[in-house]
Amino acid sequence: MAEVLPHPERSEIQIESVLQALADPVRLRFVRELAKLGCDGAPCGSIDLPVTKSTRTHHLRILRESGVISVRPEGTSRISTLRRDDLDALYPGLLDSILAAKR
Amino acid sequence: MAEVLPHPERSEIQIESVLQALADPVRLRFVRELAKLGCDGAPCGSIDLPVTKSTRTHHLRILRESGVISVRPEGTSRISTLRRDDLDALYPGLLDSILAAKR
DNA sequence: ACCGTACTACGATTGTGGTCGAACTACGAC
DNA sequence: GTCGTAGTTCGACCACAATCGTAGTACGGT
Repeated sequence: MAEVLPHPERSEIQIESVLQALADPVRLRFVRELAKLGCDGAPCGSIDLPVTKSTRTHHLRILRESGVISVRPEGTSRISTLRRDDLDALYPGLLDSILAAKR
Repeated sequence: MAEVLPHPERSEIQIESVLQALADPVRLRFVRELAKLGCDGAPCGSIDLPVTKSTRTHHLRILRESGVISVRPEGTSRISTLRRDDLDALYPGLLDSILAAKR
């Protein structure tokens, strides 16, 4: 499926990109679902989004390249996990406050 | 200059709109400058942005309508203030973490 | 080997957001 | 009153982002 999926290092993560990534309703929804599922992550396809597969791939890429999630291949599927530790270290309280917001 | 400038009530502020508002580099910069100036606010024109007046008006509107800042007329000028209390109440830690981010 | 599943890549379309310039309004000073 | 300053509004333009469909790749099973 793929060679290597590039992820930014913690030090390369930029607040602007993170905000940009979280500002889209589809991506925000995905992140919320991810957070609800706990820390072990979930296959991309298991979270249903109101978009087609190719659009989902697009959004996952934005989230991955901004440093919000990390994606690892697992068989024919891919597991997405929230980069909680990195985000909490860089922007303590950011993720929590966003996830805690009722809507 | 203007009748009333509509601001959302605290209960009407939505996290999506806030993130959307903060996701733009020009607006983020404006918010940072505002925060640096303290809580008494500043006239819109006193914060220089690399855009024209009309673009600035546009950005201020986004920030105001999303609930990030409040704007009150003062003579021929307008004073913008960060809605810190509202944002802190709704999303504790959000603003702090964003403002604390080095870049 | 073949097939199905899971996802990616590419190209095209469409919509939206940021930008500007020009014209307009409101206020204060003179 | 006139003038200048500070912002707004409108229309247009341009760039980018979201969306989709189609075609392609990778992996696991049979």
